[in-house]
Amino acid sequence: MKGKAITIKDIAKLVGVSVSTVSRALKDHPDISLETRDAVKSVAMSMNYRPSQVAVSLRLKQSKVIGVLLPKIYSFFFPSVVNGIEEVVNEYGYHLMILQSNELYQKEINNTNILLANNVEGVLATVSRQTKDYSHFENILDAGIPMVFFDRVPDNVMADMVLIDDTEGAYKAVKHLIERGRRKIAICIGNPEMLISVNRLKGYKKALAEYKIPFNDEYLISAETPEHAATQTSRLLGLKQPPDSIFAISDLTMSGIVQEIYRRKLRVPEDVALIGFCETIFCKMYNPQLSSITPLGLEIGRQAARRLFLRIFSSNNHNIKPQTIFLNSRLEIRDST
Amino acid sequence: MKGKAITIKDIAKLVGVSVSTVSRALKDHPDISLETRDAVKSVAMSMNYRPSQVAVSLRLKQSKVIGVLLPKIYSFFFPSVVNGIEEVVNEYGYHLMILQSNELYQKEINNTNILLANNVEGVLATVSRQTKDYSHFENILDAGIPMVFFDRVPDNVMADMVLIDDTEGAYKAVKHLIERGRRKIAICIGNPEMLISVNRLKGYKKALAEYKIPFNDEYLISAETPEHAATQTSRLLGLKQPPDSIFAISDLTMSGIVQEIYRRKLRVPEDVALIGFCETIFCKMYNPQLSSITPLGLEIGRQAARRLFLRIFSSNNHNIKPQTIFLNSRLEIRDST
DNA sequence: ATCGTTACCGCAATCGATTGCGGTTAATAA
DNA sequence: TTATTAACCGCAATCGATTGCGGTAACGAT
Repeated sequence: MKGKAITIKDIAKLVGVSVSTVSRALKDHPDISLETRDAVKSVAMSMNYRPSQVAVSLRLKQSKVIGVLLPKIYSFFFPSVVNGIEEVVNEYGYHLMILQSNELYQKEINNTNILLANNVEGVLATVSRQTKDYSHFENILDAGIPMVFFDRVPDNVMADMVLIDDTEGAYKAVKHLIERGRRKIAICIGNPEMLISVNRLKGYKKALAEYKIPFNDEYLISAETPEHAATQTSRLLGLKQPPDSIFAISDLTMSGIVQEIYRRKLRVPEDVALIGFCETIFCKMYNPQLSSITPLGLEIGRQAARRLFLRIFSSNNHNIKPQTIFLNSRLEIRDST
Repeated sequence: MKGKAITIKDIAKLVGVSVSTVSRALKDHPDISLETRDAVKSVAMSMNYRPSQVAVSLRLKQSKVIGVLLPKIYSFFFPSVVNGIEEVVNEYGYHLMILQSNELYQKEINNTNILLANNVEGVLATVSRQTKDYSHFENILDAGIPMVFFDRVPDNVMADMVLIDDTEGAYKAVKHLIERGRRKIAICIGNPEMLISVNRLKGYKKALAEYKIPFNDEYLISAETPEHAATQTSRLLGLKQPPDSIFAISDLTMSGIVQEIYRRKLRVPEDVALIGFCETIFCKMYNPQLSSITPLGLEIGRQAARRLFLRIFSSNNHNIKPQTIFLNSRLEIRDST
C-alpha cells in the first residue's frame, strides 16, 4: 500500500462536509439532503473510492469473510465442495479464507487461531485425520462464531454437520454388485479409525448380511495412498479365492487399485467388477468408466454454507439446535459393473 | 463475535499498566522491564490472548494476506498451483484469499476490488478467458501492491509473469510422437485466441516443420469442454485420413478425446497414440496411462509466490524490473505413445 | 543540594469507518 | 416578534493495536 487509497476523509475535504456526512450520504441515510448525497456520491465515484473493508471489520465486526478449514485442497473431492461453498457465499456478498491443515493437528489449531484473528463471521470445517481433541473448535464457538462441519466431522461438538450418508451409500454400492451376481466382494477402506471408513464398512456389511453372504476379512484391505492400495490389491488378487469385485471408498485409492488391475491384464468388469465412491468427473476418466457412488461435493458445500448463513443472520444463533444433515449419495451405474 | 475476544486493553487492566506497555511488552521492546514483560506475557497467555489481525491491518497495513485470482478452483491444474503457493506463503506466515472469476470479466474486476478493500499485501493472478482489458489490474499496481501473474498472463502489464514455456512443451510432445513414427498428428487446442493455445500450436508447428511434415488444418481442432472435445474428435476420426495420434493441450479436453476413442473401440496407442499436457496424477488414471507434458503446477505456484515476496519485502519494489520466468515442462513418457 | 542520566512507562494520535447525540439554520406557527 | 420544530449536519467516541514523544522516579556524581 504505497499509493495510499482514498478514504472517506478525502471525499469529505473535497465536498466540504464532515466525514460523518459522507458516511451517511454513501448509505442513503435520510438525514442527509439529496443534493449533499448526490454531491458526495459523484465525488466518491470520480475518485474511485473503495470503502476499507478492514476498517468496517474492526468497527462493526463484519468482515464478510467465511473461514474454511480443509485437510488438503489438492484432492479430488474438496475443490468441488469449495465450489459449492463459493456459490452460496458469493450470493451473500461474502468470500472465503481457505486454510489447509495438510492433515496435521497442530496446523489445524493454528488455522483456527488465524481465522479468529481475522474476524471471520463463520467457519466451515473438515477435521484432519490426526485430530482427536476438538477443543480448538470450541474456541470458535465460544467466540460466538457459527460453525458447520462437513464430510469428516467431530463426534462431540455442538455444531451443525453436513455429511453424506456413508453407510447408506456403501450399502447401495455393494448391493448393486450383489445384484450383478458378484459374491466375492472386496472392500478397500482408508484409515480404519476414521468414521468414514467405519461407516462405509458398516454399509458393506449390511448389504452382505442382507444377502446372507458371510463376511470374509481377507477381503478387507485398508490403504491411504494409491501406491499402498496397489500393493494391497496385489495381495488380494493373489489369494486362492481372489475377489470378483472391489469396492473402493475413495478416489485416490481407487486409482491405485485400477493400476494394479491393469498391470495384471485383468478385464473390468469381466474378471473384476469395480465400484468407487468418487466424483463423477474422475470416474469418467477411467476405461471402462467406473460405476460409482458420487458424494456430491458440490451439494455438500452448498448445504453447509446455507446452514452457516442461517446462523449468521439469525439474532439468536445459540437457540438454534445443532442439526446433522445427511445427504444421499447417488448410485451412478457405468461400465465397470 | 458475541463472546467478545479479549484485547490488549483487558490485559492492561489486569496487569495494571497501560495499553502501550502491554503492546511493547508483548513484542519485547527494551523499554519495558523484564518483570513487566513477564507479567504481561503470562497474563496474556492465561487469558488466551490473540492479537486482532484486523486492527494491525488497519493500523500498519499489514494484513498478512495474499490475494489469489483464479478462473476456477475446480479444475485439474489450479489446485496444484495453489498448493505450491500455499507452501511458500505459509513459510512467511501469510495466508490466502482465493477468489474465482468463473472466467467472467466482470467478476474478475469485482474480485480485484475485494482484494484491494481487504488490504492484501500482494496478488497472484491468472486472467480469465473473457478478459481483454487489463486496467483493473493497474489499480492494484497503482496502489503499490506487488503482483505476479502466472499461467495465463496479460500481454501489456508491467508485472512479473511466471509461466511454462508452452511452445517448448508442445514442441517436445509432438517431436516425441514423430520419433515414435507418427506422421498424421492432430492437435486439440482451447480457445484459439488464448495465448496458451497460440503458443502450444506454435510448438506443434515447429516440430512438424523440423521434420518437414506439412501442416494439415483438418487436424487442428479446438474445444473448451470434454463434450465439445468428444464431438470434435469424432469428426477427426471420421476423416478419410484419420490421424494416427492426438496431442491435447488440456486435461479437460483430453478426457473428452479419450471418451470418444473408447467409444469407437480404438486401441491406444496402436490405432491412436495420445499425449497430453496435464498433471501427472490425472495422466495415471487413464488406461493406458497417458504420456504427457506436465506443467508442474506446484512449481509454478512456488515460483510465483517467491517472486511476489521478493517484492513485498523489498524497500524499492518499483525499482525491480518486471521479469518473465519461463518454466520448462517435463516430458513424461508412459504407455499411450 | 543540585544536576544529569538511565530506566521505565503513559498520553494521545493514528489507521478508516460508523453512529449517538447535540447543535445550527430556516421555516412555520402563535 | 418569539417560540417551536423540522431538516441537516458535525463532534467525538469507538473498534484494537502501534508508536513518537514526553514525563517520572531513582540513582549516582559533583
